[in-house]
Amino acid sequence: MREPRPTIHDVASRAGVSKSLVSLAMRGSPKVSDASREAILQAAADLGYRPNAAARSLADRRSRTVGVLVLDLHNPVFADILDGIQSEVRAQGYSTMLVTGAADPDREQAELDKLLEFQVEGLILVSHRLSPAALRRFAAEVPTVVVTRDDIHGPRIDTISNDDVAGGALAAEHLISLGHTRIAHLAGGDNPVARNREQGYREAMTSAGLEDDITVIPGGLTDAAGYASAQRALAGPRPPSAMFVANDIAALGAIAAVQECGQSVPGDVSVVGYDGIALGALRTLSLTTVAQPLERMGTLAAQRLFARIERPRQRAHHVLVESELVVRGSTAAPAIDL
Amino acid sequence: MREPRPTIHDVASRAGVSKSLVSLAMRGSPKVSDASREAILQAAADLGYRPNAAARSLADRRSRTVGVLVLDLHNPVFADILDGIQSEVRAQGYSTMLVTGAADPDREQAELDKLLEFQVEGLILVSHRLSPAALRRFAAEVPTVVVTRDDIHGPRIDTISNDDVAGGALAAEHLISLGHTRIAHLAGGDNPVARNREQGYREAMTSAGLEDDITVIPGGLTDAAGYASAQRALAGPRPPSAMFVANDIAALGAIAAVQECGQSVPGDVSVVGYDGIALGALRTLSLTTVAQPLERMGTLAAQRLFARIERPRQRAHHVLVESELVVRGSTAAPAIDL
DNA sequence: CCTTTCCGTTGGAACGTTCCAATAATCGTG
DNA sequence: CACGATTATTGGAACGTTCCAACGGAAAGG
Repeated sequence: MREPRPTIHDVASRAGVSKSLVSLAMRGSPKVSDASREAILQAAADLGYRPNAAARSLADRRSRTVGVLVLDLHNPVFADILDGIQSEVRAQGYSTMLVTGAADPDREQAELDKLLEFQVEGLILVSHRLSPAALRRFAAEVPTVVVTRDDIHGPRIDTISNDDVAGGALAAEHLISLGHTRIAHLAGGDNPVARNREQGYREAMTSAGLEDDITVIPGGLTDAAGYASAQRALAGPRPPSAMFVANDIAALGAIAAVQECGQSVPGDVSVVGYDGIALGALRTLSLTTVAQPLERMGTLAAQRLFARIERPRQRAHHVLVESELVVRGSTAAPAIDL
Repeated sequence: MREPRPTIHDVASRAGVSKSLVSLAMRGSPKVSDASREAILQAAADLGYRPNAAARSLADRRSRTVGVLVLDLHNPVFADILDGIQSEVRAQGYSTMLVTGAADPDREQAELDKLLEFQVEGLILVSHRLSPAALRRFAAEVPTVVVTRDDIHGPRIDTISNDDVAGGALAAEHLISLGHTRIAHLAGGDNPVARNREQGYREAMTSAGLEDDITVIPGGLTDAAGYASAQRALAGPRPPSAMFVANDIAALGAIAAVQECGQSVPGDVSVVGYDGIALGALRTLSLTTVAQPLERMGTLAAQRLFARIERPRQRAHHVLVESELVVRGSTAAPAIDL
């Protein structure tokens, strides 16, 4: 523990060969004779030798590591996306360095700076909060893929996202087709994803001739925020019979608020979320939602990143994945109005 | 991007000083004159210089990095614990390398091997699935702290955990004190944490003279597992009026199963979980639970790790934190039996 | 005015790898 | 049986840092 770790030299002298041959053998080169290989592997095992990744990445001038920033590990959405990223990264023989931003742009920058000091070969940003300028600075230094956002463009910034405008419209149209007219949107705060979902809602309402019924309650993307804005919506003069909430976690909060008011979901109020988190499928919650292919988005992000690591100067790709409405038990036709 | 990164030499020649002085200046040494410092910082900024962490950790023979393994990012428990770890690690000026094990011991080992190659100075294992031998091997190489488990002891393995036996008893006693007798335990599968919680349940039942009512349904720690075992429990000849479920996520699944049976929580069946995840506080779910101080456990783990990095040979500490019963809306007195 | 002290600064060695050009050993082949 | 061709092996340089012993020059002390 305190004793210095065995190095390649220790292995070499124990096996009676040169350090170069050990290096070759450890990486499975075919140029090593069977006898030498066996002696080296044995010596390495005896000593408990581990190659030093720092030395390797220095000599090699590549780290075989990609950096991943996620906004918030508390939202299960990100765990799903991460699954996709990790499996693809592992398949490529790379490692992942994972950091979290906690919605604070300054700390996000600091964490990304750290990643770059570790010489990551690429960056995957899952819902960052960076300024366009900051994002472009990072992208200029290292191949970068952004997941879930596609508002900031740059010459070499790939994006993987779903069409939040279309998805928002999907949610609203579902409620409209059930016969609802007093449909409120509990918005997701000051970020492009939430703004797009709101826009989709507005467009669908307008197309259906319901522009006068458009009601947007400000809110956020956490359960507490959903709870609070639902309370506000229900307290208004003309409470909605349906709500489209900016994301699933906030929708769970909204459902809690509805039930606490003594009303039922979907009997009195229908609720639609957005994201498609696994929890929403639980019978208790049974949340109707616009589901994104989260894990696939992670996989695609990693694939694009490796493509760009391969050919850094290729033009930016913007992949749009398809989201789909998943109808469960939190939506129904409105009760008959008196 | 393709161009090689500027190094300390580039900064040195641009600022007209030696590389040694740049090294000093970048680390804020007081031995550097103001004039030199300013020139160096300016040159570094102009070039977009970033110190190379691999080179630094090689020269320094320390990485200022700790490795963290978590079992499963989908369970919000781990996000809470991680918050505690991260803030403490950051406060110490260290970085975190985070990997996930996915409940597969082989992959867990492989991920830990990777961490050691990166020369992490310590390891925090949040709910690992390693064999005692494997764990001891890692702990022999690098200071190691285990969170949530304290079953495997070793000369230098610190643990941070709650008393799962006491907590399990707490849950059962709560149900007993409400007047329940037909209390089933939905177990959490083949791991020491779940086994301890079950034991606590058994002890409490026995102390209350209810040993003949002890009913343990095998299960697991996911929502799907909780759902399935609740179904089995309810289908039995003598369905329980209350359930103590091995953890919160599984308890949510169990509640779903109860409601799907046409029964209500807590009207027909009371449910208690374990962990204290934030989601359980939502009014919809309003889950009575045995809450662990998750974030604090993370902080404590990091603190112990740094203490051991400081003095590696100190004897093992086993910190037990206090868990407390949080009574919410998922438990009530049983309906009057006919 | 010559020493001593101190301060800012410097070049070289070291860290543990990989790569490369060079060597030594083995091999057919003419 | 010498010869170029292969195969296995080697030592040294390089990667970008930090550390250390040593340096020159200025200030202070006698």
